[in-house]
Amino acid sequence: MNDVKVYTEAKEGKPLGRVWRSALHLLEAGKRAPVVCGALRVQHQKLATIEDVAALAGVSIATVSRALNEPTKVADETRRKVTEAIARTGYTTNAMARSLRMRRSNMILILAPDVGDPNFSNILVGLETEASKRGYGVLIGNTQNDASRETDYLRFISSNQADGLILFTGHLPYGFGQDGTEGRLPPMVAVNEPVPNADVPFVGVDNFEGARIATEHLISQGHKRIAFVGRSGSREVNRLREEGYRKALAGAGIAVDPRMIIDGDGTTESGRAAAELMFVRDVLPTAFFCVNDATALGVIISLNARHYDLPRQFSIMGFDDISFSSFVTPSLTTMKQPRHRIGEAAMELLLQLLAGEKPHEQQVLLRAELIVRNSVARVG
Amino acid sequence: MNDVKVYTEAKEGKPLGRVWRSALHLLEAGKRAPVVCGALRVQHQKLATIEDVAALAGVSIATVSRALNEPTKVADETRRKVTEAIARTGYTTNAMARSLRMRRSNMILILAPDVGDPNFSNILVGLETEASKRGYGVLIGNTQNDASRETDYLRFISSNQADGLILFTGHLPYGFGQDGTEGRLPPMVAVNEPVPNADVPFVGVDNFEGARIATEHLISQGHKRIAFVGRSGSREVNRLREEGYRKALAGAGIAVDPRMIIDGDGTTESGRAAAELMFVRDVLPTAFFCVNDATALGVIISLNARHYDLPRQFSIMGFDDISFSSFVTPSLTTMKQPRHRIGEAAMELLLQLLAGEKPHEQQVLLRAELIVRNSVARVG
DNA sequence: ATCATTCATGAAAACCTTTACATCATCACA
DNA sequence: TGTGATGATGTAAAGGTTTTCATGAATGAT
Repeated sequence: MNDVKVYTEAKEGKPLGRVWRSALHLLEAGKRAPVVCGALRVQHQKLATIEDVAALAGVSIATVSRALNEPTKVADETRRKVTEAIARTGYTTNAMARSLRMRRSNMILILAPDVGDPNFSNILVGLETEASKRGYGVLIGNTQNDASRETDYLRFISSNQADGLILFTGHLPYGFGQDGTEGRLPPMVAVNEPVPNADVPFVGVDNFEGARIATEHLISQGHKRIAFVGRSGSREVNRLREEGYRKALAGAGIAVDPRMIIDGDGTTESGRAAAELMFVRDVLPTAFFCVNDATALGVIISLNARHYDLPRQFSIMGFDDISFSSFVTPSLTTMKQPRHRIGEAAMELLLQLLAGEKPHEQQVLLRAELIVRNSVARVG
Repeated sequence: MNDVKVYTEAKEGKPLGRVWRSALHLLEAGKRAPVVCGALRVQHQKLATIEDVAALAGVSIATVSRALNEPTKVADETRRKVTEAIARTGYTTNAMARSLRMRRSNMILILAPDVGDPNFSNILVGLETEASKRGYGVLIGNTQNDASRETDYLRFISSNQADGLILFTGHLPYGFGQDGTEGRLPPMVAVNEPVPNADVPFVGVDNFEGARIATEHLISQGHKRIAFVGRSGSREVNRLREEGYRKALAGAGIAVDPRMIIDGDGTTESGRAAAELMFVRDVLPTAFFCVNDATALGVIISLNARHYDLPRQFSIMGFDDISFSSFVTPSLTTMKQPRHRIGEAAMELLLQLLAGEKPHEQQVLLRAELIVRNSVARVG
């Protein structure tokens, strides 16, 4: 139970602080040392600046800057002196000053409705990896679909703290663009959920194609009565997956039975409710194609609770391949989203935009991969 | 398939750009307008600056700054004019300039070995919420336990891009402090994994107490032969939970059987392996207390595969309460980590440090809560 | 009426870079 | 030798804030 140590104390006796250096400079030049000099205001440990390095290396600050940013433009010998001075002072360039001057922060703001969502967090890894590789940092903003929080986060953009934006929200941040001609959009890329009615590049999985493949897999196992769980009027992702499902049925010459299409918002609870509803109505499929794994899990829970033998009596197919899909009993056959690559691709696209390049695609659709586990059985 | 729109084009005809304003100023003062004036260099849409606001309101920039930051210090009428000018220009203060001047960025860097870890991402929500509430932004860094990446991220600190640090790594970033007296530690707080041999405030769950409660719950259900799955020499968390387990046994007068303590690194795979090992050795417990839910899941998978009837034949207890714990069959009885509160508390502590306050506790231990589900049954 | 205070404001410095432009030396070529 | 070109470096101007100090007006006390 010892006390907390406060680390922000002043640090004294630093050999090459700015005050010291510049006083020296003035004295050498024969001027009177400024009052500032004796100051006790050395809080927060003064860090070495480019001036300190320049003085130590005996060159101008411009040369130091060049040695750092365009090494070819300075003579070998000079460069050597500069690098040595940098090492001795422990200099790091002040990112704030740099950003101020260059009008770019090398930061990307990521806006997501729920940072805790496992589907999101894995994409985040890809985003972060790619950004960091290119010298960018990522700032994260958790909006919880709250309009005021969305607007609030825009301060990062408008105050130059972030150069670009990655959107998981499926719509422009509230208070942006949509409400008039004024607000110019910053470089941004939408991930997972495309942004309707706005010209925002999109990176995500090919939901239509993935759902088609999934459904075809069920068909290939002999299923003809296949339910789709998770229809939603509002969510684009759900709509696309339903389309893929319909396409596959049509391709196999199976008529769509409207009673086999159940509403759902993609939560586990909605999956459970959907299954229960089917039992109540007593129109039963042989297989459930669920809009996502969370939904599929709900269906499995419901069927397990009714003591069905899975997958013998019912097959279940998911979409996403989230972490626990392999641990459920029966382990879930599903479509795997290449989350890491989605993150990388999105960041890559955004950085291209930032660099002023004009990327070829307005959309990057990545293929979902069929993962066969134990929740789908052959029938008939 | 239309082309990507590039948003960074110059914006022309902006009424109150800086160039315009300052040229006017110079002309009024009777000086010659500088060459800069006619420039076409209006890239990236010039944003309104504090000078624009000042000019429009007819006051000095100092007053505008004060009106914004210390409103009580400016006269009501002046404040009104300033706020109106701000509204008309759409001014936002440039965070870079502000940070440069104030030597603080209002950013917190979060260093985590795996951003995708669900246990982490939920804490992140708490961290982010609290930070955002206090006007801070969070930057995330995914280290993957890679020393070079850890070092790399320190540039955010040393270049003033972040004011403080939240550590999930369980050790100081490589290249920091440990290798000598030089590197002064920035304000930081460790979460989840305490930092050994360093005076870093810690926020996390009370693992010892939680494990004790968990084990006592098993004992209260009549279990006497209780295995501990997940002993680890290197991980502090595992060690503490094992201690809690031992304490509970001791409290109940049950001798610790060393064959009941199985190594494990906390992964699902390690849980499965541990259970298999016990069957091979044929020293079987009536209950498994697992170091975390992932491990417990492995145990459950193993037992399910052997077609045991759970929890009738074996009870399983986890720790953490991660998302799928309620979905496994049998659903997992476990200790719930107050993840959101951990995040909030950690951020709160860090911001206290940053404000120069001296918090009372060096450690904040939050209580884990027993969540009773279906994986533990009464025995005997 | 005079003086001391308080209050509101402005001028200018400081924060630390990057970079356009100027300078100066060197070298090649006519 | 003169002329250009080339290359390395320095000077100084932004970039947009916050904040110290100075100024001047208004207020209150004597």
